[in-house]
Formats: sequence, structure tokens, C-alpha cells
Amino acid sequence: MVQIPNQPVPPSPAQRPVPTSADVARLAGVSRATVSYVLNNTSAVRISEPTRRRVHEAAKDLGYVPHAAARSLRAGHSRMVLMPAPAVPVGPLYSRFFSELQGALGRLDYTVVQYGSAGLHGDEAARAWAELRPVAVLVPGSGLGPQGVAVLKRSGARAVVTLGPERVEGAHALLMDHDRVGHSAGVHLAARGRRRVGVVVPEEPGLEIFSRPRLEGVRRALGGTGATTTELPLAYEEEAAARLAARWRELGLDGVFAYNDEYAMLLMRALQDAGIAVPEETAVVGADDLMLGRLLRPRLSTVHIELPSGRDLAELVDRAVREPGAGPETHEVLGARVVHRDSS
Amino acid sequence: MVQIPNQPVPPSPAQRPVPTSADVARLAGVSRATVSYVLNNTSAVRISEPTRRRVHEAAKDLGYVPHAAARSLRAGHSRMVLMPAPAVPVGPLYSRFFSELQGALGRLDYTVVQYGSAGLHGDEAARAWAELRPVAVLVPGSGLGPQGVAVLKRSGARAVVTLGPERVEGAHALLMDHDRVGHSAGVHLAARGRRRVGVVVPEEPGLEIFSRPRLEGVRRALGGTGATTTELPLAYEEEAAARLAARWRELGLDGVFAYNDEYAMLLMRALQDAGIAVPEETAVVGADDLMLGRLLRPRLSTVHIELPSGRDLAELVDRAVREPGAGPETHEVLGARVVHRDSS
DNA sequence: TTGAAAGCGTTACCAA
DNA sequence: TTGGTAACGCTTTCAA
Repeated sequence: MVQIPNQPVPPSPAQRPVPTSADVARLAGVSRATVSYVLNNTSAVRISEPTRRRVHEAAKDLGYVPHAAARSLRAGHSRMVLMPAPAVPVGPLYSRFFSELQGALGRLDYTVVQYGSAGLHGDEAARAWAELRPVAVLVPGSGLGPQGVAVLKRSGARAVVTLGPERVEGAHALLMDHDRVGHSAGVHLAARGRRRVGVVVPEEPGLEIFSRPRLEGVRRALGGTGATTTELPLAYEEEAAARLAARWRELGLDGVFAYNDEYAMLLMRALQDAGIAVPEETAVVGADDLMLGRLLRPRLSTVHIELPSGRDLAELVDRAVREPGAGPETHEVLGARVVHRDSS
Repeated sequence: MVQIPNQPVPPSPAQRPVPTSADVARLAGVSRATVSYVLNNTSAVRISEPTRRRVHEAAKDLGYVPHAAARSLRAGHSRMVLMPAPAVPVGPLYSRFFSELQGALGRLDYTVVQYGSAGLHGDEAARAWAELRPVAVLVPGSGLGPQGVAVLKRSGARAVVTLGPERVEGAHALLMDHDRVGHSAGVHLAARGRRRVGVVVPEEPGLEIFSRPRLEGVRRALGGTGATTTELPLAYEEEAAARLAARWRELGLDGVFAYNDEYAMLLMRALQDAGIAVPEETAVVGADDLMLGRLLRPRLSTVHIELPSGRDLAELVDRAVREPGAGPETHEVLGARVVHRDSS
């Protein structure tokens, strides 16, 4: 970092203590209760207009901001919905889903907070989340066990929702079974007459949650057909792809499900550079239906993935919070369908 | 969403109240103070081993989890570092930077929280953040004014750091001037002999913070050279790119800075489909140095962007928190250099 | 080694 | 219409 000469230190704000509602009350010449009434527009109590004005003015003068912790301590509950911040960079698909969710929850007057649980794992992380006493917890991926769910519920969470491959006892589940993604691709490749199918499995850590089920899905699709499935570990690097392409003929594959569109692009480029014709010699199928697939030549066939709408999930959360008695819901939310273009 | 039949409602957990340290004390047959000592490993006080065991056991039996709000209320401070959650989907570059930052802050024992300020703007958002009494606030982009900084500081934030195009009075600044990105591209294109340069400006909302300075950077680079700069609004859609490519010859451009690698890919594909030779007829330069640029043919020239290391920023935050008296630091942190490949 | 009590900032109940 | 007071869960000082 390049240091730029600093401004002169401004006349120190005297490290003056943070103003509280008591300070506002004192300045306005009223009680703390009155301050609370005025600032929260409590309808059960009528406060005279001059008093209101004095309170508001005092609050503004002092730069008073209420203390959320104190408030929720007193109230006994908060409207915080907590999600762990994703550790691995996450694609545009998930980003969009998440910001939709965040908007929808915001409209329902919840506050969404992503908690950076760097290094914490599983039920250990659950404890850290529980300390914040969120009203609901949304957990993508696997890693949260029934223990963790229990901890969260016992500490007041009225809804725990997992977004992942399997149900967890006690939690609502949005099942996102990536097996389906691989399965669609497998069915498609088989229908296109491919008999020896490779499946790219990224070597980057953190992607196993997706890549394993996708691989299994292909296997399942090809199970009865007599076609073979070959696992292809691949790092997201040009050289790795080139090495894989170099031994392609020896592998004898006539089709490949490349995990997603980005790996597909990487592999397809390497194959073409190695003189393998796509789709004639080898069909390539990606997943995620990103824009880039449409820009490749040949245009990339891909598995379009349908995530649940953020609004639906927000409503599930809201429902669960209002009626914590109801049993946990389970929804299958991952839609997968092949978009057939020119690479297969 | 497809509803799956729910399990039978489990014997309701009786909506039993959340266990407090008082409950633990009662069960262990000690006072609340002792519980606190044991669970926090307070070194100033020696507690007998049998007592410790009883307390730990009671805590585990009850599933006791301390209440973060109560704790920080009592302590008068927290170790929460707050960032607004990005509203627009953010690329892999920023994702990596952020998760590095999060890890580094975690190692310094801070808790990183991304706050979903859906809909809130500027100083209004600052108030919402201030309610959480974070010890530090990191704000990417513009939008936070001196007012907002003041609100945050008065409510106890010991460090406010902006990551954006300009300094804000009272806050530490990590200046990320995207003008530099455009400038590098402009200098490069001029050096390659291009005289009529187009600059793609995405139509997607939320990207102006980056696209405007990048455009200005190109203008600045080309200012003295007699070369022209043409603004090219472009939506991230194939049709929009095709329309732009269709009138390319009429625009008479011999070079284009395409905002970033993804827009560059979009535009380059459209140009090639329209029979415009890249780089012979028109040079194309992207930005971000993503993998995909290396996979295109011709390989995409791009502006490699260097973000500060998450560790450096974490240390800045830590320093600022420990010594809030020191004046705000300003650092230029955005490095930009052209990676020349085959498209220019 | 342990316990009693005060206090952090809020809000809600009950009196005045 | 307003104010006093208690309570939320926790930590820490002081006393025993």
C-alpha cells in the first residue's frame, strides 16, 4: 500500500462517551420513559407536541442512536436472520438468489446478517451463531448437524433452514440435490448416443459438496445403459486442462459433463487446441447456464439450474418464525433441465 | 417449490425458555459469578477443579450459550467489524479479497458481519449500522458522507474505513481509483496506434461507480494524443452486443476498452460474428484478468487489477481500533497494469 | 474460593 | 400526559 501524507489530526472528539437515551432525557428535561415513547412513536401513550419536539431536537443535537443490543435484550427477541458468509467465492446464480432473499426479508422487516465464521466448523459454528440470538438461521451447504440445530433452537432461534443436499433433523430443509444436475446431463449425453462419458471433478477444495452429487447423478443416469462413467479430476488452470486434453484420445471418451460452464469453457478450449472436434468427437456439457456458454463456439450445451425464489424462502422463514410450533417443512427446490446448444 | 409430506410434529420442545447463566448456576449449585468465572477462564480468580467440572457439566446439560448482546452491553464494547453486504453481484476478484479480509480479521479475533442494508442509503444506512455499535465499519463504494462517518464515530465506532473513489472526512480511506484502470487501457491502446477508441459503459445499474471513472481514465490517457473517445452504452445481452456490432463500421472505431473481461467477451464475440477482425480491424481490451480472457481466441488483452491484501486491511483496522487517536490514514490501493495478449 | 450486588441501555407497567 | 421503577443477561468489584 502506498502511504499518502495524512491530514493533520482533527481536534480530537475528546473520546466523548456515546450518548444514551438518559442523556437525551436530561437535555430535553423529561424522563427516559418519555424519550422512549417519543422516539418509538408508541401509540398507547399520548405525548404533547412541544415535548415531542424537545425530545427529537435533543436526540438530533446529541447524535443519539439507540443501542440495538440493549433493545433486544430488553425485548427478549430480535428480528435478525443470520446466514454464514460463504467461504468460497460464489457464482452469479447464488449471488442473485441471495440478494433477492435479502431484499424480500428486508421487506418483511427482518435484518439479514452474514456472519463470517472463518475457521469455525459445524456445531462449533452453530454455537457462535447462537450467541447472537438470531430469530432465524439460514445455513447453505452441509456441515450443520442435528446437534447444531438443537443448539440454535434452544438458544431461541424460531426457524433453522438448511439449504443443501439433505435434511437435518429438526430444521426446515430446502433440498438442493445436485445429483439432479448430473443426472440431466447424463440422460442428455446418453440420448445423444454417447457411451463413454467423462465427468470433471474440480480439484479446488470446497466444491466437493456440488461435484460429488453431480458425478453420482451422471452415474445414476448412465447406470442401465451400458455406458461408462470416468471421473476426471481437474484443477482450474490452463496447464491442467492441456494435460487432460493431451491424453484424451487415450481415454477414449466421446462425451463429458464438465461440472459447470466455467470448467466446460476451460476444457473445451483445451480440447479444441489439441485438435479434438467438439461435438463430433466429444460432446461437452456444462452447467449453470451462464452467459459465457452462449458466447462460445460451438455454443455450449448446459444444465440450467433453477433456484428457489428469494421471496418464497423469505415467506417460509416468516411463516416458521410466526408459527414455530408447526413441524419443519421440506421442499425440493433445485430444478435442472438441459439447454441443448451446439456442443453436444 | 414442491411440497414434500412433513414429518409428524415432534413432541413440542415446550417452547421452553432459553437457559441463562443463572440456570447454569442453579443447576451447578453455585452463584452466577462463579459460572462466569469458569466459563470465561478468568485468570484473576482460582476456582476449584470440582466446581469447574460441575459448572461445565451443567452448562452442557442445559445447552447454555452466552448472550452476546448482554455481554457486550455490559462490557461497553464489542469486536464486531461491520460491512454492508454488497447489493450487486460481485466478481471473483472482490470475493477473494473479501474472504481474505474476513480470515485475517478473524485471526485478530474480530467478528466480521455483513449487514444487509436493503434499500437504505447513505447516512440513513449509517444510522442503522450504528445501532449495532460495531467497533469498526468498512464501507465499499461511495454513498457514505461525512455525516454518516460522524454518526458512526459518535456511536462508538473506533474505525471507519471507506473503500472507494474518494476520501470522506473523518474516515480512513483505501482509495480505489478506477480511473487508473481506464487510463492503463487508454495508454496501451494509444501505444498500439489506435486513434478512435470506444469505451463500453454497462447499462446495468450499480456499475456506474466503476464504469464512470474507467471511462474518464481512458479520456485522460487519450487527451493529448488527438485520439477520440466514444462512449458505448451496452447491456449485458447478446442482442445488445449484436446491435452494437452491426453499426461498428459506421462508428469507425479501431480500438475499444470493454469495461471488463466479461463485457469484452460479449463484445468480441459479437464483433467476430459481424465479420470485424480482432485485433486487426479493432483492438479489444478487457479488465480484471479473469481466466476466461486467456481462453478466448484471440487471447484477450486485459487490465490486471491489484487489490490490497486482506491482511493489510485487517492490520489497518486493528491499528485504528487500538489507537483511535491517530489521524485517518489514506492509502492508494488499486494497482492497474495491462496484460498484453493477442486481442490488441 | 465463593457470593451479593451494581450497572450496562432499553422498554413497559403502573402511578401520579 | 408524564415519570418512577423493574427487568432483560451478563460481568466485575467488593466482601465474606
